[in-house]
Amino acid sequence: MRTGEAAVLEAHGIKPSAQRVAIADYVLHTDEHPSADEVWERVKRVFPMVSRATVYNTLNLFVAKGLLRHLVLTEGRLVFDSNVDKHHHFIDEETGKIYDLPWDTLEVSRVEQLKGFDVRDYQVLVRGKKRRTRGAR
Amino acid sequence: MRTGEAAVLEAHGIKPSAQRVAIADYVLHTDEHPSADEVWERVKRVFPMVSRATVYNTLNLFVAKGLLRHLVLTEGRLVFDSNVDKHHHFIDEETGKIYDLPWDTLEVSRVEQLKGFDVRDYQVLVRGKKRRTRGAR
DNA sequence: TCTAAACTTAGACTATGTCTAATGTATGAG
DNA sequence: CTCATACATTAGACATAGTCTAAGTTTAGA
Ligand SMILES: [Mn+2]
Ligand SMILES: [Mn+2]
Ligand SMILES: [Zn+2]
Ligand SMILES: [Zn+2]
Repeated sequence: MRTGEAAVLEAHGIKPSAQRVAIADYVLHTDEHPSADEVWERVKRVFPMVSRATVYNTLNLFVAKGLLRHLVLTEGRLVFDSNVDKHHHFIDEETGKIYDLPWDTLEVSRVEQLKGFDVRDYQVLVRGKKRRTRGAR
Repeated sequence: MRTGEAAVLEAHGIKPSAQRVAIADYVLHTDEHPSADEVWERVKRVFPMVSRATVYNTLNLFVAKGLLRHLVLTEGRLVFDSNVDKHHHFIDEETGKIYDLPWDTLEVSRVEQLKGFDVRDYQVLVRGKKRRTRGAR
């Protein structure tokens, strides 16, 4: 377990129970965009007694407190994103994997001038196939 | 019922049963981005005996034949879009309603130059609140 | 130590979508 | 026209994701 995880939770007004720290320890540090049940599977490895309800409750609590965002991008899965800054997403249509695209790699023009809509937020959703990166990963 | 719906289905290699024509008659002409169960509710008004399985089968068939697209935009609902041309989407966060944004109202720069990704398709997903349009609708 | 609030748990419940087995319908060969 | 066959439809079972509930456990303060 990473040290300091409890402090992060407290700083966001969350009581750091053992279960919550174990969940945070995984979900706040991954870029895998996991679903709730994937988080549950992962957390059970180090905390076998944790219940499904606690994982769902905790993830929803983290979203409410601004530690996570949830995204609806692929069929039948609500996924959680530890990157709470503005960014875009790329979905590999073969693997289903979701990749972050930093905000300034793309630029969207005229979005603030949409007539009849008050824009609160936007992102570009790109689909395709990720190229195999030589060597690494 | 609109005339000519059966011909549209046949042109796409689909046998125009009465159920399929009734489904097409609604879903190919709405801009409401309905879910499958919403299509079922609607079609039952004019075809009370239609089964849920037939509606799901038919919608999936229409997608396979290119008459519809399905979109994953909001939690727990796969919605169907009769607009199969490239376009963006606006989601009203209060009502959940989905609005089409024509392709050329927005412009995305640098999307083809993403390093390491083969882009097949993309869209901008905008969230916010739709302003009340004076008068109409 | 005692109490109350907060948290966790197992499992029931709901909603969306798929699958299956039986029944119904269209079609064309004879 | 008859009937065999393929295709379509149906009701309901099944699968999965997510929420809710009621009971038990932990925590922290008086
Ligand atoms: Mn951390
Ligand atoms: Mn038509
Ligand atoms: Zn992300
Ligand atoms: Zn659309």
